[in-house]
Amino acid sequence: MGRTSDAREKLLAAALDLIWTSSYGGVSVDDICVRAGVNKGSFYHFFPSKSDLAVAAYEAHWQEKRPAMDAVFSSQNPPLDRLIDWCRRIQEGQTEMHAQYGFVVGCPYANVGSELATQDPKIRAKTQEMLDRGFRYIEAAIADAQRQGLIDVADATAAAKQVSSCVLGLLIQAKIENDPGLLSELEPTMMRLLGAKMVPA
Amino acid sequence: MGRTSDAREKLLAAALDLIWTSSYGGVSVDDICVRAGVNKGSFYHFFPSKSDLAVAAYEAHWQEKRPAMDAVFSSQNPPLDRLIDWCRRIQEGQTEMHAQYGFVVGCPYANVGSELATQDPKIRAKTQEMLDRGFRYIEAAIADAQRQGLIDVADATAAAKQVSSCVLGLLIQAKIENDPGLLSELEPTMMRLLGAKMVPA
DNA sequence: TCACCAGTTAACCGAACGGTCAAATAATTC
DNA sequence: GAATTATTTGACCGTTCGGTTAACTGGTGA
Repeated sequence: MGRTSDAREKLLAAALDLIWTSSYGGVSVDDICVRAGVNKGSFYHFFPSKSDLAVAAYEAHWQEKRPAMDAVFSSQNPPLDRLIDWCRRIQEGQTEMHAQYGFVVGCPYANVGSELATQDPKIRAKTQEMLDRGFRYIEAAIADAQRQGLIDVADATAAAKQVSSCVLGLLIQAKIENDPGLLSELEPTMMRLLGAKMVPA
Repeated sequence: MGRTSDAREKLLAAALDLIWTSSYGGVSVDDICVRAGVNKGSFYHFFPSKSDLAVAAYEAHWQEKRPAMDAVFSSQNPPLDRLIDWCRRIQEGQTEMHAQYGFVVGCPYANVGSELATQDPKIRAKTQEMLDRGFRYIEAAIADAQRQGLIDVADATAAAKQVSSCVLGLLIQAKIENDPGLLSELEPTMMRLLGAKMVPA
């Protein structure tokens, strides 16, 4: 039935890349098309609107990152190791992008979510959903750590909420100061919030 | 020397209001002019560009809020009371704006900072400066609390950095979920980070 | 082989964008 | 009251915005 194309995938990748390193409002449909090497007509063949593309791009990004997240947060791994490993990966990823683009780019979901939360209900809801997916990993890890007596928290869900907010906050701070070094505070902040029992180095 | 005018102040107020409840990219110079009841020619009589207006608007907002911050963080007040009072005010302010606009609007500085950090160096630097001003209040309060043995932290500056990041993170989270109720976690998160000694209710 | 149809192309749309300008106006100073 | 000058006015500029359209192309399935 008709011809096939990878234009859709190229548009998703271009959109993620450009919006992540700039902002939703700072990137035009034309910019995305040029980067993807696709005509605007094709853009609107695959996506009804710019915001629909953004939503699809974030969904695609998640699907790509999901296996790595599943591995990091595998229940085979000790719960605190999962969290520490995750912190390390965030720091490495941001440091790498900082080297590549000259900027700390922060969390792609939170970036657009914060920008458009009061303007585009669909994007706001999608952002919330994306962040919630990450939250569930954290929550499970913290609940496991709690069960194993590794940390000192009363309510695992509440603690997970605090932890995820702090990670978001540190990413924003690092972006605004454009300093990936701030992200070395990720792990200590998290451990402090969890009242983690100290492990001798 | 020529006539006087309050157009500048009206533009500053309109810009703050519109950008805070929407976003920098989501508000046009025309929008701001209409809200302020000022012609576009007058806009460019007072400000060389849209981004210069934004910077001036945030500076004006700070100057307006500064007396209240000085009062809250007065060294006459017990250090932890300062922080707790501040949390309460943030929560109240966001709840009020949520009732008025239908949205959790978050921190005005962090909002634009996060949106434009990778695009506009002047705004990025200004945002960093604004957040640093708030940081100094927190840092002083935490240092005082530490001296008085009210909390359990090794490095007051590092702890202040963690606290300010977490506040930022909770505000973003509340904005994305559009739920001011999340901000009730402000105080407990902060106290936990500081290892505050429990005070019997 | 050929009909079908997903995908491509590039010109085009009206609206909105940030910003400019020269002339008109009114408040202040002397 | 005249000279000065900060402010106001609203038309105007070229560009870019998100999105549309209709004709065209070529791979696929029958």
